[in-house]
Amino acid sequence: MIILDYQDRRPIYEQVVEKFRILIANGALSPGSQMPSVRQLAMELSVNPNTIQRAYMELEQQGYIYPIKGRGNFVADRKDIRRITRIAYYQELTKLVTQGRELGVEESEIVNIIRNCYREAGEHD
Amino acid sequence: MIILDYQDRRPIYEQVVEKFRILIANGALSPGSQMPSVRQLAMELSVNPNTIQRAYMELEQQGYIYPIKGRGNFVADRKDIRRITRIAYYQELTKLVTQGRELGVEESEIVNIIRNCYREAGEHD
Amino acid sequence: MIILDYQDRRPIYEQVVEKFRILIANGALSPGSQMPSVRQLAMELSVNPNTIQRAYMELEQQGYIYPIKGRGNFVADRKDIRRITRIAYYQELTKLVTQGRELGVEESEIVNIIRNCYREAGEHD
Amino acid sequence: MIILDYQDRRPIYEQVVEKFRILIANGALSPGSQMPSVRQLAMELSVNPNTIQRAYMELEQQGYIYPIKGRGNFVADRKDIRRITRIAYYQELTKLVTQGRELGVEESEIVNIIRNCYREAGEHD
DNA sequence: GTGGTCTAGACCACA
DNA sequence: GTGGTCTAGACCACA
Repeated sequence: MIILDYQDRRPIYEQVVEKFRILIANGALSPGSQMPSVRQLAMELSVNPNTIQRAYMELEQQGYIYPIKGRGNFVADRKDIRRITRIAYYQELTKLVTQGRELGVEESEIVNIIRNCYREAGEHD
Repeated sequence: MIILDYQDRRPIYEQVVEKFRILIANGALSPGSQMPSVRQLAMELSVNPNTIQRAYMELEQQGYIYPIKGRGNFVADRKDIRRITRIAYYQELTKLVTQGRELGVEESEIVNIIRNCYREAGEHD
Repeated sequence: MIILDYQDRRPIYEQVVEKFRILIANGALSPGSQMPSVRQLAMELSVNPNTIQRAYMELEQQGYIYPIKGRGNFVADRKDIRRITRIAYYQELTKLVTQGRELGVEESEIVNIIRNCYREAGEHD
Repeated sequence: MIILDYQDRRPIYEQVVEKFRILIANGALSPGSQMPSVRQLAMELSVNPNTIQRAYMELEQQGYIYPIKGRGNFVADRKDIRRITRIAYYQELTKLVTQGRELGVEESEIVNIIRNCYREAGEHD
């Protein structure tokens, strides 16, 4: 379900968070469905259960999942997911674009980069 | 000249690097001019000289400054700065846009965000 | 595993880097295997952990090792190692040969020196 | 006569030594001729006289120049120059080639690199 | 004066 | 357990 990249310099729990954010945001994990249990996922990834615990905590705080006592963790509702995803993404992008302005990068250059990303990705599909 | 944000969870040296990257990239520190000395800046920021040393090491590796033995550190040439700044920015933006795609954000939405950033900033000018 | 030469005028961390570059490049440390921990190596060499930390930072930047947060440092992949080793060696050699030209050393002399090195080494094997 | 490269990370005195080694070794400064005075050269290069003093000390130790009390420094005899140049160069090259062997670089590869250096340089002449 | 290296030792994040 | 950051302060090379 998830593959870790040990060359990645980020902490493992952060990678786990990011992978699930994507799986949840693009619908690969449907709203309301159950998340893999902490122990099971830890075993699959050969990782310390604390690490998965930490990742789930983060996902819960960000609103992607919610726990039910004694039953496990579940994917949040579609609307909530969409909302938080957009807000978080909007903030990050705004920050980076503002930074670009400070560095003297022109609007047209940035737009070009984006169009390229989408065009290239489209070709792979 | 520089203000540290102690709320910021990033290490101090990284904050210093980022501040100087902006000051250098947008021309506030002109090419060829001398950087504040390690010791002096350390005192101004009430920080250990080693921490500034580390920041300068990073800036040197990234190509923003170069040291002259026994004299101090100096801001790199205009062309070099422009080149490395663009490359770094391009990479960061590409990464974020790719992430956006994975999260299901549409191209047009992203372009809109950018246009907004520039429009708002333009109004402040 | 590693012996420091205190007569050597180079800084300790640089010696450590060089020793490991050789151990890694010639396969004495196999790709993917774990590096000695910072603290342990520091103790073995009777050196401050910061010094080893610095050496590992350098090795990481050069691509010989990569860190996994909370686990330790690991030797890079075989292909990466081969690539960076060749590039670094090529650059050093080119510099020295160019210097030889400037000093008036003839091409044939240099080639002779090399053949000698390999012949002598071959006899030892 | 000499141009310093402030981007060069080596200390200035070392650059001065290297430049003169080349000028002397390839005959641009003829044996027995007088070296520029410490003060004059320091002024020309906008450099501290101590720095030039240090460079001349080094050149003297290596045998490229010799001082005459009250008159200045002079370029050594042709034979001496040739001898010391070859010995020093031979040692450096041998070390690097040996290192190459340790890293698994083949004899033919090294010879190729050398031939390339000379061919390219020949084209510039 | 300048930066570069190093020690001794603390404290934090991550697994 | 692992590495990463930081302080306080010494000592060295270079200009």
